[in-house]
Amino acid sequence: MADRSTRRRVGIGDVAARAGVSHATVSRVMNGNTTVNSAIAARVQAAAAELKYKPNPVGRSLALGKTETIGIVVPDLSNPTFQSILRDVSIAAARDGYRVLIADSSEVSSEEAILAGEARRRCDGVVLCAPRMSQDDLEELAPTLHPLVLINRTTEHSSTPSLVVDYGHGIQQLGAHLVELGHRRIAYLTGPERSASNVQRLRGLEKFVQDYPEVELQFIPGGNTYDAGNEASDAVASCGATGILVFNDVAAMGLLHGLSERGIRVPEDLSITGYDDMPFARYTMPGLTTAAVPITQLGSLAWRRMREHIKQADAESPTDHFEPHLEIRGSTAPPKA
Amino acid sequence: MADRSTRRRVGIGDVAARAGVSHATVSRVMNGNTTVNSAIAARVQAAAAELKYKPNPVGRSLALGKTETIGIVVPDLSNPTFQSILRDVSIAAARDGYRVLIADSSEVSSEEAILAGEARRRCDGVVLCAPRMSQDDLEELAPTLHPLVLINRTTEHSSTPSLVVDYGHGIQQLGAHLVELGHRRIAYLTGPERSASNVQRLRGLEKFVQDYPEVELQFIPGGNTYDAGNEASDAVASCGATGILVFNDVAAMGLLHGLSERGIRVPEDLSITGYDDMPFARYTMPGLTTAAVPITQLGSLAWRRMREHIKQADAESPTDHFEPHLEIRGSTAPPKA
DNA sequence: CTGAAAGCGCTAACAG
DNA sequence: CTGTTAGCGCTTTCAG
Repeated sequence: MADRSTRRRVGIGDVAARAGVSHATVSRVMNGNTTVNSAIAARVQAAAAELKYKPNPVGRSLALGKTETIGIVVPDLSNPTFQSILRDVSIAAARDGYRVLIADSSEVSSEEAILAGEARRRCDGVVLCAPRMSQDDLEELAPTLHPLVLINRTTEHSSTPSLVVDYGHGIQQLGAHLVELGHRRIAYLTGPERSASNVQRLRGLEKFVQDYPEVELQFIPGGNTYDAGNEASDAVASCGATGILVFNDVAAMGLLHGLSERGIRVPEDLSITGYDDMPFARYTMPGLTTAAVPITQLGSLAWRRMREHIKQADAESPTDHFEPHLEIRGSTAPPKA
Repeated sequence: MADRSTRRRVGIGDVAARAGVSHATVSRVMNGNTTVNSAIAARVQAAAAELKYKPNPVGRSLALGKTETIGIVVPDLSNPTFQSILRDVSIAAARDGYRVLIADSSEVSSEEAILAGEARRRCDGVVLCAPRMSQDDLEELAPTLHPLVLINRTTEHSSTPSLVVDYGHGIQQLGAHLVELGHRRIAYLTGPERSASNVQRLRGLEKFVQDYPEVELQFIPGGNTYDAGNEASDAVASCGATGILVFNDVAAMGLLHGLSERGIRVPEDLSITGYDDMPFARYTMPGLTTAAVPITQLGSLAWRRMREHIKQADAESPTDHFEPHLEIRGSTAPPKA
């Protein structure tokens, strides 16, 4: 039983009493049911206003079987990519009167299923953002979450819409751009191993070397943080490549700093590319050539798919593809003669 | 009535039936009530496991009068400061089994009260982060939100703990640092007008000019974004000052880029300081001298205060102060002779 | 130690 | 058009 405050919050019964009607009528008025006599409705509105009555959403949720809340689980809230997705989803959902509950798995893949399940029980649906779990685990989990929207992963489960950024294509474009500038010795500074988007970049690079057999491609272990990029500076400086494809803009910025400290000029001595076109990418020095991910559309589309499935359980479940496009700035140029 | 799925989720009744006991007993077992006969308890556990039963949190919340969720309302989720607070609060809360619901007011101060109220109704408490609303509005709102924790604002209301960063002190330190280097003509590139933390910096600067009457201080309109900093480049370049205090690291980075494009060297021609010591601040070129805000402690302390008030309505409500400390990097140096 | 029953705050059939 | 009543899924008194 609930009784934790000295005097209870004002409930539907208080309004009913004050307006001299039943709860049911108050409920009808609060929900804009027009079949209520307007005089009575006015009386109820007045009573509600005087008491500053607001319906208790928990009671409402229990009765309606919906919470008007969605959950979003991300691998790491400190990652700008996920921050930006979170923000866009949240804004899109808010426009339709929905809220978002967040869950951060801290990159622990075994937590993802638990967090997603919990979120699902409290919410009308969940968006799983770039989950790190294995494909098998994902296939098993997806059906239990139903209104589920997947970002940067796909599943066999027929009623799960996916939104995927074609990271492979973006990195191919960046590579091609370097080749056109005249680079032949190229290195890829890798991202986190568990990241599906890193794997996609690697696949894209396989195609890239097929398309340009004259290119000599090597791989340098990196990461997705400023520090990781910075720490790779020595390895990059000594690898012999003239063009470096970096996993993302964050790592690229760290690398840029480290190279500058070592007296290596970009783009004169070395060309650098980032990935994502984060807000700061145009303000590094020099500005970063990068692949822009249309991330704003992504958040709002994720919400749209979610809303469709909330409204209608068997709504369509397409896989939406997002194509990054090249954003050429000052960090790339022809190699030294 | 709720009936939107073809077959309902498994509820407490299903487990009870399967184990041949009453709902009450299942409830007791699920809540670890030890007064249950262990044989029966085992039977219930088994039944629950077979059916993959998980208690419905909405029903639970209604009965218990608590949701184990807190709300956090921020002015703008794209602001790195708030992202970082959100993340830290969320991680701290998660450790105690609480979740967080987010609300972004999009810098619209009139939305704050509404969002906070809604969040409060669905949650056990709310964290109001740097609200833009007037002091009067805040005083009126605070008592209605009770378990309320305020970040970067304070209120008269006796049972509202506050966490405030002493932005004024930090900017004084930055100013003093410039003076020690020999700067006398200094400019402050301002932040958003409605931002309390900008106001605090302005107050700190008042004291700063009192302490150093030899300093000539001017103000240049800025903002809190990369673009705002960048757009202020011309104004900064022509203002005659030799040291620029920028509202935060983000704007400082934008400015750095703009100055570089105009051939102005930092720190040789102009010294620049940021504020916040965001993760990228050490990787701008040159690295930013800035005031580091101990923001991680802030998030976990905010949660601790919140938890205290959830557990005990009349818990203490101190105002916790956070002192920024100087972080000196390459963007400041003595002025040109 | 267990079950029956009431109640959390609300919505929605169903009568009237 | 309005009130009565049942019920959403769970917890907790209160008897037994």
